[in-house]
Amino acid sequence: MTESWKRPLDKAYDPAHVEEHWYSLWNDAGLFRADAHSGKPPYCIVIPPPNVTGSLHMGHALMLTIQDVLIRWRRMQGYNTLWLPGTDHAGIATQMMVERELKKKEGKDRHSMGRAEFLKRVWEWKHQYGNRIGMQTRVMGASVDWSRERFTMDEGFSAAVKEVFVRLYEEGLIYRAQRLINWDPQDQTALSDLEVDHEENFPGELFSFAYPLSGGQGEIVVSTTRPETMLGDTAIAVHPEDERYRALIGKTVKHPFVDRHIPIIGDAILVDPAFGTGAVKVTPAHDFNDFETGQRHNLPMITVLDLKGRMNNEAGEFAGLDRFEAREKVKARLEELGLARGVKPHQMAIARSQRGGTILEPMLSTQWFVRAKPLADPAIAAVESGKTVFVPKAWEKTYFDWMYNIRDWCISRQLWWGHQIPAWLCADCGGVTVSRGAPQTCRHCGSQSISQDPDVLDTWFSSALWPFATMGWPEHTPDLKAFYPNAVMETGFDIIFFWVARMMMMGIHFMGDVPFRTVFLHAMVRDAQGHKMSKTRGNIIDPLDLTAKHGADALRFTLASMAAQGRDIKMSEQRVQGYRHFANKIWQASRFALTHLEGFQPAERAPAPRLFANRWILSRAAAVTEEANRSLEAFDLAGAALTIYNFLWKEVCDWHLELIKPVLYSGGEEDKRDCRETLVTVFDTALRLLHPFMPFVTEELWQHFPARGAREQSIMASAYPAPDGLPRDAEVENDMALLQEAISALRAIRGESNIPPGQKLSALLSVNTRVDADRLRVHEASIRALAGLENLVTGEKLAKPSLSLTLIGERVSAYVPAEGVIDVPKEIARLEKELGKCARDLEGCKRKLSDEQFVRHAPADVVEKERERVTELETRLARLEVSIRDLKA
RNA sequence: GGGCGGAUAGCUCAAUUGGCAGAGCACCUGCCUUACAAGCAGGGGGUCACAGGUUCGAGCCCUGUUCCGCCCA
Repeated sequence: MTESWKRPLDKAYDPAHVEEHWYSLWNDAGLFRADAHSGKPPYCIVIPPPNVTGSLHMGHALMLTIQDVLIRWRRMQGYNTLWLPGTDHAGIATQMMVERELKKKEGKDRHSMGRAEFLKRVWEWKHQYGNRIGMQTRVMGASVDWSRERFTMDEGFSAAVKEVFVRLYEEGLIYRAQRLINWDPQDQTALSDLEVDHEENFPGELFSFAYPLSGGQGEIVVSTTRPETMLGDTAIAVHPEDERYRALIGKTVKHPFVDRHIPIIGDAILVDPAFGTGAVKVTPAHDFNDFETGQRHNLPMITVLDLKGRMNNEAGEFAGLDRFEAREKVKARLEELGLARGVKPHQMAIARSQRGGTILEPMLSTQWFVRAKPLADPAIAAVESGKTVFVPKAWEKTYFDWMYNIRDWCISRQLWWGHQIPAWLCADCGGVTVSRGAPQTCRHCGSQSISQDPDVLDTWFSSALWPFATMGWPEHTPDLKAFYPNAVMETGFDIIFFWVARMMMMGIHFMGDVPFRTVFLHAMVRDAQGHKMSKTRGNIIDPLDLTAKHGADALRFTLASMAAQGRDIKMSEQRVQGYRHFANKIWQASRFALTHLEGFQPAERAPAPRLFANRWILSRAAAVTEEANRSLEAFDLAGAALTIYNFLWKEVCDWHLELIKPVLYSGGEEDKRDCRETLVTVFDTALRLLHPFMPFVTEELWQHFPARGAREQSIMASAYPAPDGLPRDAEVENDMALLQEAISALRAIRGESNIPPGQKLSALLSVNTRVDADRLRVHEASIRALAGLENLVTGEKLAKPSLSLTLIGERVSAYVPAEGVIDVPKEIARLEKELGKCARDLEGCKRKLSDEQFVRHAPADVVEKERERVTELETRLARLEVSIRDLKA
């Protein structure tokens, strides 16, 4: 017998008090634990690992909410769920953060302390602060399996990374080569193409200058946005068809600063004859297009920058200058030499580091690359064949476009923090030895003068292994067997290339099967104005502030409700507050129900309800259960959330509880029992439906409702409501619609005329058919109670009492005799407005029906509906006319 | 330059298969009604971005245009 988790219920809903209570109880009870040996069907999501340096931002909160909703729902449905948490070592970010700290606190830099000592300090930092985001994950209520938490630099994970590297190398899919790569002169590391932001409209200038032809008269004028690179020019290119220059192809020009004659070449790919002067300087070592031109024409490549972005010795008199200083200096010297040929403002394209914003340099450098195409092909096929599907489907195109045009992936980084590349370079022969262990000799020449490549791997290289390396690969572990492929990969669409695509490639290559069945991509969270949240903009909404203020339940519900939107989620505190009110509403409704359930022992099996209101709400509960499950199956979290919200607030609170109040206060014992059984079923169902979205408040309340027989210790271990257990009743729902129309009509009359709710009224309700009249008669007591009436007459086609407030509805006409109180002109105006609308609608309907094309082509039920509508509108119109005439008389 | 989204009430967004344009928030009115004022009841508010086309019928399908956002080169 497990102890009860029930505790006294406060009168007021206090999210902080509710939420601090449950997380450790759940976790300690093992409710988050997956079981690798369970017979239940598996359902696994691995968390996209946040940076270990990070703290929870709105994107994480969204991700945790979506995944927790899916996981809790599936867990309650009886799946063996694994939600695996962890963090990512975030090479550059972490290294920079620790470096900054060391500098600030101890005045040291990493080079003075050495690699081993520095890494020790990074680990210390990780142990001290790396858990912050984990704690924040708990605040959100995320039901992750902490016993399986992983870190990309863990021993086991690192072994997997090394294994992958070695195997890919042995298979010829990893190679080391000199290529033009994106170089960050600030952080002094290579970056992959994906880590580069291209900026198009950077204000710059187009500077023109002349190269004098070698040994003769004449010159050729070129234009450039980057004059300093002219020191590395090894050709001038013109369009081969360009009449202006055709004769010059094959001749050379003399470089004004370095002792070099460079050829004029014809190249139709590089040169746009309409741009600038139609002649282009070619710098193969410092520009991607020029690099390819260099390949085509076998040009020498001259690097003129060092790794810090300063001019090197190749730059002659400019050596030692920073690249931007050199730009001005080169221009000035060209002026002096009389070679400058004008300058005009120009919007130039630049490349920046996504992380630091540094302007990057294309740089010739020896790096490690993954040969991507052989890995991409099966990853493309897997999505084409539907083995993995994207939700929303439209993202598949983005995935394909990138995959079809994939380029080799630069994976080496000149950092210390990360997985050091398992390759040893030979000082004697220059050969490379790749090995799982630490080799003693060079594989090529046997020399002992070998040392490990100091570079580390791109963090994304290790993240790409996340779906299987977290589960113990390359060992054949039970977890791997049970949970690979994962069910769902849920993440932001911004990392389709960085991460999703690479997991697909690695997963298929090393596991022989896709890493996940579904890729569910969510939108980006922005501020209420739609701006990206950023520190510089100062518009960051901290999810922890919101949870402190309104509760994690409210924040989760907000995020889930907005999760279905397109590409942006505009976050505003107001919305969160609204859902906090929703939590309070459930709280108050539960308190109400519980006061009427004190000491009540429900039957072990719910008996069929007898009373109308109870039959109705259970029919609605059935509908909502079906709808919520269907929405969740389709990953429509917002749809499910809205359905449950409306059920609880608009149906349970606004109608059901109000309808049964008279019974609970003064009904007979049998009827009371009927209501109590229903309350137990309705609240049990609704709370369980809501639990994945609002885990805390639902748990707190659920503990208080009496159970039918034995019950699980926690709502999160109970079964998610399934539609098959509950009956629908169309007739009851139809009756209810009539009842609601009648009551709403009377309330509208009261509201329009500002009659206080306390004032009892007499009313007359008229319906158009005998059947409706019979239906209404049954519910007279309810109508009196909910509309605040002392006298009520119902019937078929009743005559309008004179001088009464009137509302002519679709099925019900309501009259409140109000002699003396009635503002006749105002009432006439209101009715005439209604009449106008009614007449317009009627005209429209009639026009449609008189169009024989419509009658012939439209489906029969649509035509029939239109006919019914005409009848109904005609009745309403006639009644409105009578009412107006009566008032005017 | 290529591609992908989006544009519906003041704001944020819905609208199943093409068939009576909705919700929340905000606003206005009346109520402290014994679960809830974090609430209840009622109300006003629309050129579905623009122009064509298809169709009996278009917010939805097609073509074009404008604006906003994003991705890739």
